[in-house]
Formats: sequence, C-alpha cells, structure tokens
Amino acid sequence: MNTADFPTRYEPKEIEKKWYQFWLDNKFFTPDLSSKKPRYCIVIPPPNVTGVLHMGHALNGSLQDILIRFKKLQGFETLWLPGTDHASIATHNQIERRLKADGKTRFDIGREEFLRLAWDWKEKHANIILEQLKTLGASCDWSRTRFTMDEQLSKAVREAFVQYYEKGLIYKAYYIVNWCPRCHTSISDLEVKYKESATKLWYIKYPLKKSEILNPKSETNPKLQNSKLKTDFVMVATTRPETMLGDTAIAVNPNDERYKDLVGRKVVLPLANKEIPIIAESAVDMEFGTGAVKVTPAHDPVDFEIGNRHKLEFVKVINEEAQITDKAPTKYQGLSREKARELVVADLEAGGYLEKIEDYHHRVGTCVRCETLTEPMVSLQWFLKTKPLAEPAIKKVEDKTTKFYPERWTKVYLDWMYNLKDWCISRQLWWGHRIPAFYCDDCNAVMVKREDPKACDKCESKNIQQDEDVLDTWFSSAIWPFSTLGWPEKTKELEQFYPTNVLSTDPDIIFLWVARMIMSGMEFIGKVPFYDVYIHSTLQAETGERMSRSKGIGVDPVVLIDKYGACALRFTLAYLETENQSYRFWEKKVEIGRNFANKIWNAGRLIASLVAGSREQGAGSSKELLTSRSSLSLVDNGILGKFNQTIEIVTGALDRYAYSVAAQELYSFFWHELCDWYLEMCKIRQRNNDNSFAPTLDKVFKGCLTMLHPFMPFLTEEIWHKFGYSPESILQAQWPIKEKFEIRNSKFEIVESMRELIVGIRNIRSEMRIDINKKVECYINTQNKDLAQFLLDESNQKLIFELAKVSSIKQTDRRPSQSSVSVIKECEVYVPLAGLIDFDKERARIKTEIESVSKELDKINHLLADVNFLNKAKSNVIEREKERLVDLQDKLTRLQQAEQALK
RNA sequence: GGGCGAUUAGCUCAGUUGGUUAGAGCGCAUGCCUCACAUGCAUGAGGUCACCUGUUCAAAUCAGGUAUCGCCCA
Repeated sequence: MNTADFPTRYEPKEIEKKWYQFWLDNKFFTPDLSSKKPRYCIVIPPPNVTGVLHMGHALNGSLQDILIRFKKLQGFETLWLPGTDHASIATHNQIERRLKADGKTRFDIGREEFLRLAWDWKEKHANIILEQLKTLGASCDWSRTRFTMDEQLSKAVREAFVQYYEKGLIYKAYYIVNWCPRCHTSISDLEVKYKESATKLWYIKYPLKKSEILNPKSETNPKLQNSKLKTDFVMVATTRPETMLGDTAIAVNPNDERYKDLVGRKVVLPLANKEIPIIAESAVDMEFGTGAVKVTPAHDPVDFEIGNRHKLEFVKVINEEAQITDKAPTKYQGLSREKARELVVADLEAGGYLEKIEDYHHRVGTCVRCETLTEPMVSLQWFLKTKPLAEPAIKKVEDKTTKFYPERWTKVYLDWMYNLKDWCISRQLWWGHRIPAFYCDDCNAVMVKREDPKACDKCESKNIQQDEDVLDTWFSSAIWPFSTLGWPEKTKELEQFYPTNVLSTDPDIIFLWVARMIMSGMEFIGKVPFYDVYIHSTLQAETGERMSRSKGIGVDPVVLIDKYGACALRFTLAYLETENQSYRFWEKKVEIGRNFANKIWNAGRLIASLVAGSREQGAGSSKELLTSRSSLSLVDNGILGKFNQTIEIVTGALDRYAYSVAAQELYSFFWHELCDWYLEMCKIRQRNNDNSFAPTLDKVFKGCLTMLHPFMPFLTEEIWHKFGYSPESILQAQWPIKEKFEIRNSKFEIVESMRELIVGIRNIRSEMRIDINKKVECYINTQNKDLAQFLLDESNQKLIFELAKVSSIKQTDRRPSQSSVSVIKECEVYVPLAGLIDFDKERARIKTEIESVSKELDKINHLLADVNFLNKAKSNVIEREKERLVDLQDKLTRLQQAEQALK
C-alpha cells in the first residue's frame, strides 16, 4: 500500500457505501442453513411501516448489529431477521388524512379502494426505515425481510386466531373499551396515555324520590336527626357532568355512616326525570367528593363493573362520534360531548341542582396516536382471554428460561403479567388482518375458519358475511418471532433459529411486544421466543426530555450518519449505553466516536509504515509469535499482556450486554496503551533498525480491529483491506481468544517503572519550563539491579531519550547539584538543570508529593496497627497493604532527602 | 398511591460481587502544527461521591430513612 491512498483523515462516506455493497454481494448476512456452526438469531422488533428512522431505532439497530457481528466473529451461524409491521391505526390515519384533503372519508371510497391506497402507501414507505438501517451498517439478512401482512404471515395470524378460538380463548362480548372518536376504533389499554388536566369538579344534587325523603323530625335514627346533610337529596361530585344523562344509580360505600340509611332508596335523575337506585358498593372511595358517586355503567370502566355486579341498566348516551345519542332527552341529542356538558351544566344550574364547581386536577385518557380524548364506552368487541396464556409466560421468566437485562425489568414484566386483563383485539379499521369470523344472515351462526367458507355450516345458506373488523396490530407482532421464521409451516429456519437468542428493545415495548410474544411463543410452539431480553436506554435530549420528533426535540440519526459517519455514531451510542434507564444525547457527543475513528485510522496509517518491511519479508505470523514469546522484549510482552486483559474484558462485557464497558475498554486500550505508549516506542525502535516488534504489533492491531468491528464495521473493513489481511472480509475473521500465559509481575513492573520515569522527567520539564527542543541529562539512583540494567540497556535508553527528550542516562549514588528530582518506585531520577532550575518551584513540587504520600502512609499505618483489621481482613488485602507500606515508606524517605538537600 | 432510575470534577457520565491515592470524555490552564493523527501531543488544576442514621476492621459501593429530579403503572 502507499500512503497516497491512505489520507490523513478518515472520510467515511464512500467507504461505507463500498463495503455495504461488498457485504451484500458476498451474501455475508445470509446464513448457511447447512453449516455445522452453532446458531445465533435476533428477530428485529419490527418498526412501523409508515415511520422514518429515529434515534431509538439507531440505538437499537446499533446494539443488535454489534451482537450479530460479535457472534459471527465468534463462529456462530447468525441470522438477523428484519421487517416491518403494518401499524394498523397509524397507516390508516395517514390514508384518511389524504382523503380528507380531498374532502372525502373512507366510507365514500369503500373498503376495496381504501386498501388499494393503503398498499400503495406501504409500497412507497415500507423500505424507508430499512434503507436507513443499511446506512447504519445493519447486517440484516434482507433476503428474509418480512412484513406482517405478507401472505405467509397473514396465514400465520389467521392460524393463531383460529387456534385460540377453537380453544375457547377468543370470545366476542359487550364490554367497556377505550374508544377513540377520531380514529373511530376501539383501542387497548396500552394505547391510552393519561395526561394531567386542569378541569372542574361539579357538585350535583340528585333529589330523593318524594316518598323516600328523610324527615329528621320523624326519623327514629338519632344519627340522621343530627345529620348536617340535607335529607331531601344526595349530592355527588363528578368530572363529567354530561354523562349523568346515562346514570343508572348512585353508589355509596357500605361503610359510610353518612349514607347508611339511604341505601336502597331512590333518587330522581335530574334533567332526565328518571328514578335510579342508591346502592352500596365497596369500590366507592369515601374520600372522593361527597362520598356518593354517580354510576354511568356504559361510560366508565369502574361503573361498568359496578353495573355488572348490581345488574344495572347500561344506557349508552354517547356514540362513536362522541355525540349524545337518542337515549338521552331530546334537547341534548346530537350534541358533541363538549357542547352537551355546557348545556347540562347550565340546565342543572337553572334547575337548582348545581351546588358548586371546584377547580380540579385529574388525568384524562388520550389516544396515543392522535391525542384525542378517548371515550370509555360499552361496545361489542373481540377479546383474547389472557389468564391461561399468562401462566406459562410468567413461569418461564420466573424460572429464568428467559432473562431480562438489566435484571430489574423482570419485575416490571411480572407485575404487569400478574395483573393482566383480557385483551381487546378487534379494531374498527380496514387496514390490517380482517377477523376470520363469518356470520350467517339466515341462522345467525358464527364460523371462525382457516379458509373463507362458501356457505353456512349450519343451514347451508350462502348469505354469509365476514366480520368487518381487523385485528390489533400487536396481535400479529405477538407471533412475529416465529411467523417470520415460517410458522405454521415446519421450516428449517424455525427448527434452527427458534428460540431466538435475544430481543433487544426499549422499555415501552415490554408489554406491547415482549409479554405478548412470550405468551404466544409458549402457546403455539411450546418454547420461549427468546432467551434474553435486552432493554436499552431511553434517549433524552440535552434538556433531559425524551426525544420526540413531533415536538422537535432531539437529533436526526440520518443527519448524524451523513455528517460523522455510521461508525462514529454507532461507537458513540454504544459507548454511552450503560445500565442506566436513560441518557442524554446531543450532536457534540458523536465527536467521541468520530475522533476515535480518526485515531484508529491514523494508527493504521502509522502501523502500515511500521510493519511494511517485515510483512513483505513474511515475518510476523501469530504461530511464530506464540512459540517465541520468551524471546520477546519486556515491552512487547507488556502490550501482549494488556491486550490479553482487554480481550477478556471486552468479551465478557458483550456476553452480558455491557456495551459501554466493552466500548470503553477498547477505547482506552487502543488509544492510551497502544497509541500513546506502544506505537510511540515502535516508531523509535524502527528508526533504530529494530523491527522485532512487528509480529506483536501485527497481532495486537489485527485483534483490535476484529474486536472493534462490531462497533465500527466500515472503518475496520476498510483498514482490513488496506492491510491485505485474510480472510477476504473482516466479517469472516476470528474473535481473539485470551491466551494462557502470564507476565511475571516483577519483570512487568520494570516496564511500568520506565513509564513512570518518562512521565516524571516530562513533568520536571514542563514545571521548569524547559524549552521543548532542549534535551536534558538524567541520572538514576537505585539499588534495584534489574531496574538499573533495564533502564541502561541500550535500546531502552533510546526509548527514554526520545520519549522524555533526554540526551544521556547515567547511574549515580548522589544527587548532582542544581538538579530536579523525581522519585519513582525504588529509584530516584535526577535532572541537572544548571541555571534553569527554579528552587521555589522545586521545593513546592517535592512538598506536595511528600504531603500526599504522608497522608496515604498515615492511613496504611493506622490500618496495619488495627488488630481487627489484621484478624478479619482477607490475607491478600493485608499483604497488599504491607507491600504498599514498604513502597511508600521508601518513597517518602527519598522525597525527604531531596527536600533536605534543597535547604 | 405503587414501582423504577438518577443525585460522583464546571458539564455529560463510568465505577461487576465492600479493600491501592474514586476514573473517563468534554471544558479549563500551560506549552507544542514533534516526520500517524491539531478530529492531535505533552503536562497540570479540579471531587466533604445529595443528606442523615446504621452494618462492618473497612462504605461511592450494603441496609433504613430524608430531599430534589426524571420515567413507568394505577
């Protein structure tokens, strides 16, 4: 290679494009189903088909790709299966919005035409996120890209529905659901977000039925005689006065003394002029309002339950458009719920029923998709019974077959699962999987079928209709880990890659996906869908707010990739991905990755020139290196030892999803060990015609590239090729394995001492403001013969000469006059500075050091004098403290002598 | 109301089972365009680890409590 095509800066753009295409052309992302390697599989949590890439995708995509590439390098046959989900409501809304622009609704154009538009939309948008994932470097097997509404996946959805139905787990019933009047569909509990809202609390008097009015004078109950409560009415407090039109009871807590004697009596519902009972119900909170509440079973989840328990009438006074129905008095019919509230309140006031209005804060439900206030209402819907499904799904997490990382999320999952309610799975939409239920117009029979029936099973009538509704999108997501692998067919993919290894996702998804996937995995396959669940951090903007594109908070990963390169972004995201629940991220942080990428790049440039000669001579194979370890210099052994530790740390960290630990270890080893010290020494050695470092350097660099590859795939592939390494792609390289050799401590410490000596001299030079180009002499004073020998060794001297700008190293047993001193382990270093030394500064330097050493020495002396410590601490801890005592004592003595000499 | 997370250097954050003088990046100060890299190099300053009380020979780390901020669930 020549340096002409190795520019001084790493420019990612062209390089990224080139290598992504290279990987695709070689089908590196497609697993070989006939290989003997162990399998490793991740199924992507399918992004929304209408969406574009946001930082959450970029983070999760990076993390998944890191795992896939790591496992691939470790020798697994890997599959990362990509795809998108149809996002029923979101897509539906997009199409409706476009229709609205033309002044139309979906009912104007009909189901068939609507679906045609939706498919058009899907074709245009389906690939946006996936294409963006490619720019990130995602090593997905694109040949297996799936979409939840693909023919085969739709078949899987239908199979799942039919199996559930046949087992009696799916039922259709009138039940209270969350209704979004704008999306015009039911939505599940998880699709409702509660928002704090400043509203009012209206106090309304419901008069008792005439014959039941209490009269304190004639009452025999003394409590009632003394009651302050007026006894010709019951007052309730409500946040939704308009729903009173649908009230069918007043409820009080059975333990509430205030109302004890009213239970069983009747009140007259104002405005509607209807008699309703007063009932005792333990669900009523005595502290709320007056302790008496109105009960509207058709429009409130709690009231719905009360209504069922007490067999109350369900009066639906608000319809699917959020307008008042004909079940209410005529004057309110057709009004919006807001208008109805105004009128109801005005009428109550006019009628003398309104006692007071208080300011009140509470939480109102809104649709996650469109933020419209949801309307709880009774509706005929399809439900999935969750109790029998939850049991095995709970057990598999409790027995740790499936484990959460970080572990604390286990509790979040389990708490939700213990309190699981039946899942409303029908949606009044057209885009999605149409429910495979068929109704006979003639005999009302219901058929749930794998194939569309031609006639009624019971009466053979041809007048049959399919259910109009579609399934909740998450119903198909729930079977995604195996529908994508071919289920219900018994495919090779399913056999080889299920259960998958890990699902990587964000906290919101624990309920929406993870829980439901585990339930359906257990139900249909009898095995968990994944062994590990990794829950990644939530990204926040600089302000600490959650990133949100709609609110314009945060950064766009596409822009960052374009500006800094995918490797820079990926590395940065991983570097910051700790066990925390969230982290703040803004553009400047990508400089961590960009600068590191550039550092690696330039290290590559340097190493290319350093090892060029030896590589051409064919030296430096790892095998040769292994057999000749003992002949390597201490410096070479030193870097190999630290590299060995790095292998262990990085591998161990990735095995437990500790991305940040792995990234930080690679960063600090590469930059601060390899570049700052080892490469600097290699440069000097080469200038002195010593190329013996080449095999070591080659091995360490190659190993670093391999371990960096999952984090920075493009950069490492580019350098790999520049070096002409084999195999053909770094993606086929072998993850480095920790070697079984140890560096003997005493010898290794000598290298560390040399580094200390160099830093010490640099410090003196800097403090005494020695001109950068002026070389100084230095003298060492030590009893340690190995150390002296090492420092005076010709080749090591040359290292010190250049790294510390020294012209000579000599041994002495006394301090030369006018010299500055640095004390390192078992050794003093003198730098004569005739005319240059500033004695005040020198004294200050020494004094500061004496203080810090003394302070530490005090601590150790204290510790070692403590009988309890000596009795109870582990022996290795005591030993270490004793050694430190000796070392520090020695250092202190030397420093004190130096101080004396300055007086 | 319940659960979870956070509180460590000016800023953003590491710190796996308690045990060297608590680390990094950015920022700051000083000096360097030294033949890989100024997206860089060298040296340095900067921290009562939020607070209180315990457990322990030993606490940033464990237990209990308090305060402030954030997320989730009801």
